[in-house]
Amino acid sequence: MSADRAANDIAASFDTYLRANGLVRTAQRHAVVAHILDGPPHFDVEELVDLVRRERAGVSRATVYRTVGYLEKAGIIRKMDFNEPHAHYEVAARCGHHEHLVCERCGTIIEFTDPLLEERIRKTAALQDMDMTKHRVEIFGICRKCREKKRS
Amino acid sequence: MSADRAANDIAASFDTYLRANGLVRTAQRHAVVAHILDGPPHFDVEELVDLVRRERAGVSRATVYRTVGYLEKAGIIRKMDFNEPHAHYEVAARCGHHEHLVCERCGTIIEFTDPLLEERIRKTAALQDMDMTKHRVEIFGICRKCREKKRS
DNA sequence: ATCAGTGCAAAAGGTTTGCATCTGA
DNA sequence: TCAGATGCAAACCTTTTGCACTGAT
Repeated sequence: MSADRAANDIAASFDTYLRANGLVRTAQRHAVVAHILDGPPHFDVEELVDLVRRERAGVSRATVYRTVGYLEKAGIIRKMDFNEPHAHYEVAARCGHHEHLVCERCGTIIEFTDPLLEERIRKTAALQDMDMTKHRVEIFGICRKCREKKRS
Repeated sequence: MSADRAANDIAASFDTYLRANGLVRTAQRHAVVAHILDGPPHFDVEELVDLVRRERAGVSRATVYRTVGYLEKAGIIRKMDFNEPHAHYEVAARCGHHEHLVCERCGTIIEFTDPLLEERIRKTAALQDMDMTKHRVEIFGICRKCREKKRS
């Protein structure tokens, strides 16, 4: 299926990144990438460590952190900030570019895209004479479910 | 002048917040607020500690952190994320709501507002049936100065 | 064989907390 | 007076790093 195809492409592009930077393709790095690609759309490092260790005990936190760092530099994942002490990541290639709504009560994350909003952002960067490398839109609030819960 | 006026208003609103929450207006808290209001538009806690201590030695980091926490809850300052390990803050009431452009090379922060962008964000929240409490737009890139520097 | 990668544990950096003491209302 | 605030230092949590050992090419 196409999901596997995309995952393969991503894994391959990481291999390319590694080779291009004189880095080595190790079993640990492969395991980390595999678990990211077939895990949930958003993750943090601790979850990833658990996930990887479930199948291959003894992978060190340090290696996971280091691999995540490379994946970020390679542009394969991107770091997000949800106002928590630890970083969250998502697979950049998955579903293309999008922004986030975060429920402050239950932590649910809703993704959305909005071409008009994107255009405004591009325009703003251009106006300020800035070469945009990336951007981020986060909307915080209370989702409907939580509003209803409160009522009861 | 009007800046002093605004600062007084903010200080007063913090006093109100304190009273409303059964908290006490201490000299330390006053010093922290005063320095925020007459310091730079963006700051981090470490800078604030230095600033406060310059005039009143021995104010503890803990107290500054605690006070900053209250100021955030009171809605007087807001936390920002510039992809650095420590938090940055800005005075919410100053200049009204705005978003940020951050140069990844020199760290310069440019503020901007865009009503169309704000409207898009409001619409999105409404569409997803979310009661928006706050939002954030950050654009990262390379500013013109840094682009020119690179050339030389 | 070589040089990068790994695991471990320690260090680091930002932030929070427990507790004895002090203080504003 | 006395709940709440402070200062100090220790604790915490996430992330990074030094180093001896392991492993890929």
